[in-house]
Amino acid sequence: MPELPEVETVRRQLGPSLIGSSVIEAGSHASAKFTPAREITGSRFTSDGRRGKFLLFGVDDGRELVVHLGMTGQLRIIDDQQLAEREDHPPDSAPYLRAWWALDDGRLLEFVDVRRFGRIRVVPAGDYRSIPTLAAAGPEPFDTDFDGRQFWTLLKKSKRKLKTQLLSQRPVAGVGNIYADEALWLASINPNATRISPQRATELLEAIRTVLAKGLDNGGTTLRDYRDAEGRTGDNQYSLAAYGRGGQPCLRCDTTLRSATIDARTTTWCPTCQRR
DNA sequence: CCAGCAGCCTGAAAGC
DNA sequence: TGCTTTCAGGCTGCTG
Repeated sequence: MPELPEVETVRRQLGPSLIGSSVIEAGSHASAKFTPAREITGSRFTSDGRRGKFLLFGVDDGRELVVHLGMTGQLRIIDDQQLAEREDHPPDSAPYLRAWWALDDGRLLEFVDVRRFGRIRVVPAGDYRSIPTLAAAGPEPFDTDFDGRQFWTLLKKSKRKLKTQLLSQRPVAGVGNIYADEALWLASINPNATRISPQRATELLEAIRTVLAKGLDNGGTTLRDYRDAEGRTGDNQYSLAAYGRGGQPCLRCDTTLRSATIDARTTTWCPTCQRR
């Protein structure tokens, strides 16, 4: 599922080439999750950004297109050549296409999402009151002003399990199930723990930065559906130490990794080096 | 305000 | 073989 490294990869590929282009026509699936896509017809893209797992595209009338990829969402640009190969088909013919924007330079921006967990909104720029998780999102993990002490302060506000807290996006933005398990493993912290020292919080933040940076370097994690803006898979799935490795040996101590459901998500950790 | 949880979705994999 | 059940999970919105 797309988390910060996957979403950031898409932004880097898509953002720069989108800026300056105008939407001349748009369409969407009938679900209210996607119909807002049509609201930027006639607008020109002026900026690209990301907050946590949300993509943010500014347009020239002071509004912002907010896209969340959900679990299986793919955002991609179809160029003139690729469109020509589709000439026998209407613009909305791609399988699982949920939204599309025809650009004034002939390209087509497409949002494809098999499971429809993704979401598209148009809001006044910076006004995220209608998107609760975005409005309440914690600091960006790579923000240079964000340190372990601040992370610890945010974690201290809740008595919930650390795994649950990471998934909530509140202490830090952009971490999902895969990178949460990876970071907790790397920092040797038990996902069920509810309290953490300032020192350990600093180590956890460092581990989060490490696993996210590695995911970015590897072009994201493709378990099944993730593709970047050019349709390619990532390579980070071959570098995972914890996620999806339940029943297999810990890469640090050889203990069999344990899996359990925490907060309705499969969580994998080493019962030896991530002892409570 | 926060915690807990159902619901949203569909293809793949597992179970029978 | 073929049908049925289970599983994957980020976020929203409701309830307590």
